Amino acid sequence: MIPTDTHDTGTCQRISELLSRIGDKWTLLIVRALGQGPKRFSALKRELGSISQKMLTRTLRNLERDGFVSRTVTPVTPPQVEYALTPMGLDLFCPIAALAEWTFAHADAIDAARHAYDARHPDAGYRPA
Amino acid sequence: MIPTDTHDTGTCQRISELLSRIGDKWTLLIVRALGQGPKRFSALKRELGSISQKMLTRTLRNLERDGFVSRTVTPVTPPQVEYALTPMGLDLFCPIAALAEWTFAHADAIDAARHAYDARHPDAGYRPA
DNA sequence: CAGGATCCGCGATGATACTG
DNA sequence: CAGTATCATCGCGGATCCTG
Repeated sequence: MIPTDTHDTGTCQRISELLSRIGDKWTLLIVRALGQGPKRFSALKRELGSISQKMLTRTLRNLERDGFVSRTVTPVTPPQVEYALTPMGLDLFCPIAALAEWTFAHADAIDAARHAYDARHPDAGYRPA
Repeated sequence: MIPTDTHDTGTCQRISELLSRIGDKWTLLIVRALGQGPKRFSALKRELGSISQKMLTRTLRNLERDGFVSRTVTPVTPPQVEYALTPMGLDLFCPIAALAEWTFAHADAIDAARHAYDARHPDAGYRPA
């Protein structure tokens, strides 16, 4: 049973909001890259490979706005911008790491559940109606 | 510093996938409702209020496929379908609860970071370019 | 180098109508 | 009651071109 009193609707939506941000296509990969230390824009882009410049910029902006990543501009030519995790950004990844471990530990069970479900519902290969 | 070796790109994407599911608009609210005990389709719909039938159905299907929720049909007229958390579904919400607590504890800091950012960037009220 | 501006496809979500 | 089917909308993410 899950304690409802500590999870009112408003709090729940707030958590959903954070999870949506963290769960988007690039955030985790970017944070993981920055977890190794501060990096410049093009270094991140190179490391992530397939990310578009737009999404890298947008994702970094969102992380910066929420206070998870810092952005340091050195005014020279050519420009130089370094991104780094803030203490809060680093701190967030304790609970995230716990979730990651859970995911890793249960990946097989989830796969099994999916295959079982798909076997029970042969009608038209899985499409999230 | 975040340990990179336990977070290769593939694992990271897998975690992102789970976070996306959990972080979508309705999943957490539905799971929270089911955390109080098994419930029928319309009971869930009534409790969530603003959700559409389509999204309730789809979200429940996804949760069922991943093995987090069970679906029990009693063949009578009118039909009767009960949804409940599986043991794995309940188990998942240990790490989720940890994340929830973190979010709750840092909500103010995040708000402050956002306001500070928006103040630093007055140009055209915030839009995630 | 580090973006900003623009156009586009697609999937998520929602609203409405219908059914066993 | 518990869905399915259809149509419309909206934002994500990608691709491309341009600039200080």
